[in-house]
Amino acid sequence: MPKVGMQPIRRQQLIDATLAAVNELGFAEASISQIAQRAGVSTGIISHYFQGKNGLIEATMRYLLQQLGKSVAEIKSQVNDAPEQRLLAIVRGNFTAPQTDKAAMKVWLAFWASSLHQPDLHRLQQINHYRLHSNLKYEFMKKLSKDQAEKAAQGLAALIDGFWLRGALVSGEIDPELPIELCSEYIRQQLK
Amino acid sequence: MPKVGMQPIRRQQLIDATLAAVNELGFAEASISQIAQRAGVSTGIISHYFQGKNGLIEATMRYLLQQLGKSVAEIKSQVNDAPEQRLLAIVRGNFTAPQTDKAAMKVWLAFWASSLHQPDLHRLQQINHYRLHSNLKYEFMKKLSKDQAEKAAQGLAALIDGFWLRGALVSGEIDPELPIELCSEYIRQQLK
Amino acid sequence: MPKVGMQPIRRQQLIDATLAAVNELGFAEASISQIAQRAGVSTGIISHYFQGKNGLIEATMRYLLQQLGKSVAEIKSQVNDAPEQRLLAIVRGNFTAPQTDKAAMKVWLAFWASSLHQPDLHRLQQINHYRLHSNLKYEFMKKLSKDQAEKAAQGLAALIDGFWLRGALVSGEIDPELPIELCSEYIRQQLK
Amino acid sequence: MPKVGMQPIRRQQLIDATLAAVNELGFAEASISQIAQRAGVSTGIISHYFQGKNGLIEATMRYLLQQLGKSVAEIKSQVNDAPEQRLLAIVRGNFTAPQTDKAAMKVWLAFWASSLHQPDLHRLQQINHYRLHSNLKYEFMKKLSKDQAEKAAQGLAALIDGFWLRGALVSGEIDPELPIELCSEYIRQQLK
DNA sequence: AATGAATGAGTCTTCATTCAT
DNA sequence: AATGAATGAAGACTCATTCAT
Repeated sequence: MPKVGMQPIRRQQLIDATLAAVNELGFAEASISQIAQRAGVSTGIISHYFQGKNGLIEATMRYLLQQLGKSVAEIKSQVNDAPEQRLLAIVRGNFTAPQTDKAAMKVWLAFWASSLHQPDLHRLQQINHYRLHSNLKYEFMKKLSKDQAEKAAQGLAALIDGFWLRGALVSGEIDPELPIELCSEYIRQQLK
Repeated sequence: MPKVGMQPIRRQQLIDATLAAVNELGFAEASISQIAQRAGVSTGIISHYFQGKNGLIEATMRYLLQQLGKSVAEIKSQVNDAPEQRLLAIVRGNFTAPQTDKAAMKVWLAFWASSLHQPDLHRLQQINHYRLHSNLKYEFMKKLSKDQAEKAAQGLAALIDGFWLRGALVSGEIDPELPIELCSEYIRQQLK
Repeated sequence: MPKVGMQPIRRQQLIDATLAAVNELGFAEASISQIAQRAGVSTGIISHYFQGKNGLIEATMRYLLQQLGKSVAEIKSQVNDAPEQRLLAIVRGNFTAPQTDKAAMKVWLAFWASSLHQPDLHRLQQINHYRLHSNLKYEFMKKLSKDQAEKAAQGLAALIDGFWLRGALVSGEIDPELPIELCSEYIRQQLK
Repeated sequence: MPKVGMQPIRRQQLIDATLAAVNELGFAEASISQIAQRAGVSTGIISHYFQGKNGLIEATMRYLLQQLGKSVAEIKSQVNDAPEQRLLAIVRGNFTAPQTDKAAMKVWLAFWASSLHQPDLHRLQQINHYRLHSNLKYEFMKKLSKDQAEKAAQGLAALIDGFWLRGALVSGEIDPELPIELCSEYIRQQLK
């Protein structure tokens, strides 16, 4: 077993274990010993790599944000410049695996809730919040007035987050088709 | 000091204290000693009235649900039978104080997140979830086909919850006007 | 077993246990579980009464200071107003049980050392330090000039603390007679 | 990077780092990672050179003892055989830099306290204790009876250690002049 | 020679719960 | 009805040590 250069490996290993633990046990029960156990390492290693639990939690949320950003970017890269296409790409990016995994949704919800009382997480969450809004607004402004675009962006962002939230709270797995269809319809209505 | 009939008073006192504690400290930090302190009573009393912390939490969530139900019912009672009016009333009920208090939103979000891993809370949350959906669907079905009504209800429910979620996560206070306006527009579009 | 009014009893019980643990194990090894074990209570009770280990440590040092103050005051009350008598009383107070217990000396030394890096303890220790000096100086000034009294007080204070220190560091029990005799001689020399 | 002959360099480097860490953080907080950090090496190296933390601590105390021995020997070598001169030289040696550095005093005090519960350190400390006493007694015996010399040595040793202790505990820097003056006076009184 | 990855025991603290009064 | 004393498990974190490289 290698003894040097383990940092990136272990960090990802621990982030994955954190996601697994939060998904299985919930945020409150995701103790460092549960996380360490899932990663197959000792508890001490968490402080070694993340300077404590908070560091790991923050790194995990940052990872989720990156994944979401990648999902959206990837789908956007496959469409042309038409606003409708690009808006739909953003929607699809938000409703594509791994974003629609029950696990990921539960973790997101847990993070959102705990971000209300943890400045570090709150900052990260705000970035995500505004990124979605400004991305949508940017596209809407290609066809709508600033005022209309602002409203359309707010509405679509709410629709996306609302489907997400209801998806997270509901029991079974998520079918991303209905949200995408309804968002698509919303976009068409707004651009009309 | 009264020795009888304290039950309803103490229970409400403790529920209010729970809401205050969750709002100020977050769900994770709302310990029973913090709650008891805010209620001005001893910790032991909580078990006496609620058989433990879980009982208190569940009672608090139940109370929030009742409040929301009341809000909606009250506004609905003021409008005529026109579906558009009644749908808008439901929306308004969801965006009326105390539902749009920052405090209430934070507490709701905390409950939602923790409901994912606590069967008792989950059951309560599901009731709320489906109540909104079926109320909306019921109204939409007066004018739309079952299939269309289902979709419209899903969309409007997502829009409502999405505005709520984004309102809870954002820093400042909430202006309920924009959500109501956009929901109203959405309703008109669907009923057209 | 009584369930109310335990505070003073438990506090003293825990202070005694702290002294015992520091004496037997040393400051570094005197963990709260060791202390709780010696007091025959659970660890949680320490936070209940002292808000954490630091609170207990500080209370224990405060107790030692009170005991020392009492020892000195008691012996001083038995002598007349002659400076020589009163100075000797202060010396005797510093070398009377329980001050000369091996246990107490070890605890004192441990506190002194740790006070160098703990503001709360440092403050307490400084009080003790200056109290001895000013008490001695006050008596010397009845017969000596201010300048001479200052030096005499410094010398006698050093002699007292030096005997204490060497007593603490040496293996066997302490015979308080020699320190008292040599301090007594020192006092006579200074007052001559 | 040299691969041989590093032992004496590294050892001294680590001892210096230990003194720095104990001075800055206190004995309790002087962890090996703090020490290693100050020495600019990895933690593993400590075990390599000193077989564990205890070995490093002991070596550090041994180093301090050597320094003290050197200080005294050097000053003694500059005076003639007159007991008064030689006693004063011992006193001066004890109150010469680096012995009166605030840092050194804090480290000494920390070592003394921890020596009470660590046999290895205790042994070293005892050597120091008796060395001072016997050195003093040896000189006093040139002019006094064995009994008188014993007492004089005990008193002077206490005076020296007492000034040291009070110097260590007091806030500001130490002025070695007053201790030396008062010790000098004490010597004269005893030899009279 | 030197690193730093990894361990796991140990520390303090917090907390929900129980119970005698 | 109400208190608050007491428990003990569980939490995060620190640390000296070991070891593969």
